[in-house]
Parts: sequence; structure tokens; C-alpha cells
Amino acid sequence: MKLSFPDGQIKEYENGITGLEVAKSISEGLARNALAIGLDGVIIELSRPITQDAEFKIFTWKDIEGKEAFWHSSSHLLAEALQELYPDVKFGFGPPIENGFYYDVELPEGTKLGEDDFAKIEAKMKELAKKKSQFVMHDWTYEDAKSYYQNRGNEFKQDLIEEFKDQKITYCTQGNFTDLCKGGHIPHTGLIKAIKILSVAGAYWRGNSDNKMLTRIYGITFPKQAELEEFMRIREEAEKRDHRKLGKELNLFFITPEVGQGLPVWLPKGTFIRRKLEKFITEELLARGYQEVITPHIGNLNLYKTSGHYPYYKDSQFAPISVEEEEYMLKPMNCPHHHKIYQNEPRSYKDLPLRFAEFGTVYRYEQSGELSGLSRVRGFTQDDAHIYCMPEQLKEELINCVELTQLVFKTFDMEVSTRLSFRGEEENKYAGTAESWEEAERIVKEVADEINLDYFIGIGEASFYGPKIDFIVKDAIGRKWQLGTVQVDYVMPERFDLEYIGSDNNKHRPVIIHRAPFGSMERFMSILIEHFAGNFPFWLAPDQISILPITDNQLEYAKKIQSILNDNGYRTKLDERAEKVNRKIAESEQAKIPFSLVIGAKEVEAENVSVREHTVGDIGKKSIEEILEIFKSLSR
RNA sequence: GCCACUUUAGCUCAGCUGGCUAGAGCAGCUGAUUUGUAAUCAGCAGGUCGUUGGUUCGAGUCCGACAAGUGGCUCCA
Repeated sequence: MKLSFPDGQIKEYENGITGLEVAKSISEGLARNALAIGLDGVIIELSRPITQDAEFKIFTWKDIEGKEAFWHSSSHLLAEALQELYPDVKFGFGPPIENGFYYDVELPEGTKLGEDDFAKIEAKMKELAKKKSQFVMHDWTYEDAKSYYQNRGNEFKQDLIEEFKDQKITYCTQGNFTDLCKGGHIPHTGLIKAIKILSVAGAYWRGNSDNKMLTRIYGITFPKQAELEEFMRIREEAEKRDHRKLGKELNLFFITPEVGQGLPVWLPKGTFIRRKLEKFITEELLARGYQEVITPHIGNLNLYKTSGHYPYYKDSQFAPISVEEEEYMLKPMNCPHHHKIYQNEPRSYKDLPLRFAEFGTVYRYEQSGELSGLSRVRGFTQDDAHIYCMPEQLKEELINCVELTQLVFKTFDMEVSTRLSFRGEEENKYAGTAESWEEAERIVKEVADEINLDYFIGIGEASFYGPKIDFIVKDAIGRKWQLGTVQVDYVMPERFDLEYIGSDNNKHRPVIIHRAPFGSMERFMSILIEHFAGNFPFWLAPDQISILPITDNQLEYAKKIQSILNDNGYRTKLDERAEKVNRKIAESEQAKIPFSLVIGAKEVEAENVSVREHTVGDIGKKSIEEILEIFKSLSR
């Protein structure tokens, strides 16, 4: 029997050898650190005999797969602990996740589980972990598995078993706990040294809101206590960057139910940054041949019936407003308005592509439980644009849009992942013909390949009228949000009967690209705030420079410096108070102002300033010319 | 919308098992202080403890309903 290793080596082994024995044959150290092995990409236990040729890998804590096995095993340990603490608990799913694991359970009638119970669960897990119970895999017949869970009244696992009816069914036992499981564990529970229950949440069985809601218990474990402490420290640090917290501290925006749930109010400083972003993108658009348009915030309901948005998204829009026999809707998207602009005059192939851009504010009735800071709101502004082009221009325009979006993320040095969002299986969820969908998806994929996009494909993530290229960024606490988007649309041109006269003097249908590089100003701001942890780059910072005279004797000189800087277009703040300079510095730092200029008697004498850079510290004395040079280099 | 948790001054938080006029720091205001790289001192003012029912001689504290927020789930043009 042959095993091929990641380095390309192929070695001959005796049939039935275990992963652990293979690891030992390589090195004792490796065998000690090994958590699981991979056979042809499947994670399995070190103890399982290998009986056929395969690609072989050893996974340690350093590997994603090693962590997966570790956390998968930890979820079994959590389940074992829960079973001891709540004997009648019923189990659903319990998978590893990006950071840790969870288990979905149904607690016995009347049992509530809250944060107060975490310590108890952790203690029980630790107690069970110390027993070093081995994770042992066994085969199960369908009947035995079925009756095992029937006896326990667990409808969830029975539901799962039905799905595996025609496959090999296995279970895993450790200590007194048995679980339906496909395998992939670490050798024994004793390796789990540091344990933390993180949170509880509700989760529908199989993710379907028609099903029963279970209690999802999130936890994380590590082989060493120090690693858990480091994880908790990083988590705390991340929470400090939360845009909701910084938005309050830095006076950027607020959200209050007195104005309306999910309706952010922008304060002067937040507005300043937002406007800067708008200017930045507007310059790029104008350079790329876009034209700006403005459309109203409400629109006739018929417009959305034509577009098809109304039936598809009826439940997530604010109810129509009735006025004089007519119904109007708060604009949930800008598309139909722009389509009417296209229709406003006959279009020739010579006019195309036409690119209409607008910072369009839209209102959507998001479920109350879904609202979150600036990330998910009920009123937001898209940096929207629609491009109307001939089919043969589509590719080039798509590439342009993707490159513009990439420029945004590059400008702010943000890490982004790219998803090609294609349609899924669901009926009634998509408009348009199968042929146009295939065409659109094919082109999207061709474009992505042509420009070497590093992408993944998301089935069922398309919009109802076409496939998308979505740009996804993580927030401070690891949640993923879609920002930029580029969408292909063959449907709306049909619905709105858009056309252009071609060079053949015949009527043709244009193709539409919907695109928003930021996605929404609100969501982009949330990510931007967290990305910079409130330490905005010089060109974006609402206050750029604070001027801190040490005593009143330097006031006059300080004012002179301020007017020079103001005349050069910089945003300054002069702190005239009779406070100690230490305090002035502290407050300037807390306000995260990029530069502080300390001015005392020496600086007045030498006609210079002492420069302190935020997050860096004192960078020494500089002449006026030097600071102007520095500030110029940081502007854009 | 669903599950769990949270809600005390503009902000951050104390307030144990229900018991006199609900505390602190920061911010604000007033005054003093003129100060060299992260917070000078003193005084004043600020709260019907999210709202609303109930239990009780007595509720910030216990119970219910509602609202908002947080973490998830469903959803996400």
C-alpha cells in the first residue's frame, strides 16, 4: 500500500498501518504533535487503520485541519458535559467553525441557559477532559442508529440519519457519550487543556425558520491556557475597534429610536469623512466617463412593479404611501429611476456605454433583529451607478467596474475576498430566461479569470435579475459583510423595454451593469472606522492638526502657525485653554488627531514647532516649511 | 420576525440576599492655576434607575408585558 506525502514522496507501508505509526516513522516529535491525519483530503483519527493507497497528511495544531479536528472533538466534549449536567438534553448539529465550535441543543422543558451557567459547563468539560477519554469510531447500522435516537426521543438526529440511509453510518464514543459522527477527531480529550464557553444564541434546526429553534452554545478550546488568554486578549482589542463604540467616542454618528431604528444620524465629523469618500469616488467616476444624476427618494409603486422588485421584495420594503389614488414607495433601490433616465430619449449605439452615477439613498424594511450599527440599517446611501452598454461592450465595462472597486480597497489597504454570486436551485427566486442567466454567468466567470481575480463561487447568492461579483470584508469581530458589488443584468432591459439603434439601423437591447464600489456609504464607513481603529489617515481625518501652546505667551505665535496651515487648506484645532500641555496632548491623542504641534517659548524663539505624530510620539522639532512638506506628502 | 442576554446622569460604571434624601470618575458650568509630550485643584449642577402593570408595609433590586440595544438564527436588491 502506497502513501503519497505533501512533499511529493511516495512510500510503501504495510496494509492496516495507523496514522500514528506513520507519523512515528517520520519523527517522534511529529507523532507527539499530531492531532489527526488527512487521507485524500478527509480528516480522520490517528488511530484508524489505513487500508488503501492515498494522499497522506499529518495535521497538527498549526494546520487549519488540525484545529478543525481539535474543535470538532471539543464540541463532543461540550456535548458530553451537557449530557451530564442536563441528562434530558437533545443534540442537533455540533460542528467546528472558524474560531472554535458550537453545539445546537434542545434543553429540557423549562431549562434556561445563560451566561451564569458558562462556568459550570466549563468546569464539567475540564473535569471530563482530564479523563483522557479516547475518541473511538464505530460502524452503525441504519436500524441501530435509528433506534438509539428513537429511544432518546431525539427527532433531530433521526432526521439526519434518514439522510444517511444509503451511506455508511458511523458513530463516535468518548467516555459516556455517543454521537452520530463521520469522524475526524483528535486522539483523546486530555489534549483539550483550555476551555471557554463564549456565548449562547438561538438557531433554527437546519437553518429553517419554520423549524424549532434550538439553543446554540458557542465555545473555543486550545491545547494551552496561554493560547486561550491570547485569543481573549485579541478579542478584547477587536471590541475596542467596534465602529459603534468609536462612532460614539469620536462623535461620528448616532442611532436613536427617537429618530428611528436603523436610521443613523451623521454628526459633523462623521459627515466630513463620508463627504471625503464621496469626493474621492466621484473624481474616479468622472475620470471614467460617468455622468452624475439625481433622482427622488420616493417613486410611484408602478415603477417597482415594472422592475419586478415589488413582488420579489415586498416583505423587505416599507409599505407604500397612498396619495390621491396613487401609491408611492420609499425608494428601495435606484435602478428603476436610472432606467427611466435611459428611456428619456432615443439612444444610439454611438451613445453607449452610458454610465449614470448617483449617491442614492434607499430605504429597506430590514427585520428588527437584523439591524446592527452602520452595518445593517434601514436607510442608507449607495454609491450607485448603472451602465448601459451593448452586449459586445459588457466584458470591458465589467473589467472597468471590478478595477474601480479594487482601487477602493487598495486605497484603504483593506483585505477583501471576492465572490462570484451565481443563482441557486430555488424556483421563483430568479427572473429572466435560463439562456440569459447562463450567458451572464459565463461572462462573469470569463472576466474574473481574464483579470486573474482570486475568487470563490457562491451558489444562490445572485440577485434576482443576474449574477454578481461581490467584494466581502470582515469587521473587527470577524463578521463578513458585502461591500462592493458589480452585477450583470439582462432582465431589466426587457422589463423596461430599453433599446438602442444599432449601426444596422435596427433596434437592440442593451445590457445593464449595476455597480457600487463602496456598496453603501454606511456599511463602508463601519468597516473603514474599524479598519483604521478610528485612526484615520491624514487626508480623511476631520481634525488633522491640533496646535498646543504651552502658555498664553505663545498664543500669538500659535495663531500665526494656525493661519498658515489653514491657508494651505489644512484642518486645525487650536487649544487655547489654560491647561497643562500634558492634558492638551492627552486629549488630542484621545481624539485621534493625526498631528499635534507643541509650541513653547523655545519654539517661538527658534520659529519652529515640536511635532507629535498620533500613535508614533514626539518626532522632534520641525520648521514651518518642513511640516508643510510632511502634510503635503500625506494629502491626496 | 425568532432565541438568549442587557438597559442606573451626556459617557463609562458602583449599588450584596428588597429598607433612610440612588453613588463615583469623565464630560458640562464657575473660579483659581500659565504649566514642556497621555489627564492641575476646588466648587456647582446633572438621574421619576428603558416604559408599564403587579407582588410587598416598602421595589433600582422580585415577577409579567412592551420597547430599544447586544450576540446569534432566518433574511439581505
